[in-house]
Amino acid sequence: MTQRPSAHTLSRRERQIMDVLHRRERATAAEIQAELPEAPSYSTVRALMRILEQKGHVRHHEDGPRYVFEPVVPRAAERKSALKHLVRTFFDGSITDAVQALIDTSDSKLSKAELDELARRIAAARKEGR
Amino acid sequence: MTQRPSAHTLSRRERQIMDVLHRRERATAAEIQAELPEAPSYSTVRALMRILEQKGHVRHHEDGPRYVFEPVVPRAAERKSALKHLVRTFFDGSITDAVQALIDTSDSKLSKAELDELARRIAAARKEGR
DNA sequence: TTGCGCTTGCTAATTAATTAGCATCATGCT
DNA sequence: AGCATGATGCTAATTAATTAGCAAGCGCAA
Repeated sequence: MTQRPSAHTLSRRERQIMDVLHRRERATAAEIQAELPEAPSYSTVRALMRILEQKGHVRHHEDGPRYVFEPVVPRAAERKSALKHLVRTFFDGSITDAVQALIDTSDSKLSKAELDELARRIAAARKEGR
Repeated sequence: MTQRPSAHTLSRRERQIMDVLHRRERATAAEIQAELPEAPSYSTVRALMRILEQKGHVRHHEDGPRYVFEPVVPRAAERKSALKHLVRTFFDGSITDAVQALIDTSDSKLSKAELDELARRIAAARKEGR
């Protein structure tokens, strides 16, 4: 297993599938098919799942007659590296800039309550941090 | 050109190249090659650039003897949709959760000054928002 | 029990992506 | 002027990815 399960080595379809899996945490082949853009045949999806499993990106357990797939790398870990990559790619590594963008890029502007919540969390971070 | 330049239709190498371009804003083929993982030959990179250009993801201008490439979609726009996709995929659409993760996932913990700055920006958003 | 519906595994073929070689052209130095 | 350097465009070949068909097994309903 010299395979590092990095997002950057995934092919187009594989990445689309991993996106679905990360979004839903777990899914059957049929559910994945339903969410894929330009969805291929069910048979194709299953073939891809087998490949992803063989590459170590995905595992499954059986739920009655069918397979339920899930990412090997847990959501929290994957999300962390996704954020890191995004900050590096689009914000020159500046976390504050990324937060700023999150705040005012939102289609649905953040509500006052949400902003309050954020302020609270930042205060908490400030307190514990240093 | 019924081609929508979405990140989700890019192949593996194409995506890697677009990442470099978004990070650097603009780059020559040689510079891109230098930053690609498992870098292929220079000739290969140029072939890919031609494809990306033909697909409408990239354009170039000449700088003396060489081409300087840049993304067609400007950084600010691309970053916006990248954030949106990430929030949807990993945070169930919750912007505040994403911000939270940014704050405490940072390898280099945010400094007090940075937290202050964030608090200030949030206050500003709160004021203008509503 | 027997058959229907839905599943899986395997396999093979097509299509897309990736790769590098080669000829050519411009630039700038000697 | 002539030549070396380093760029481009084009082309062709290999490798990877994507696709779907088909045989077979399991469980549930009639």
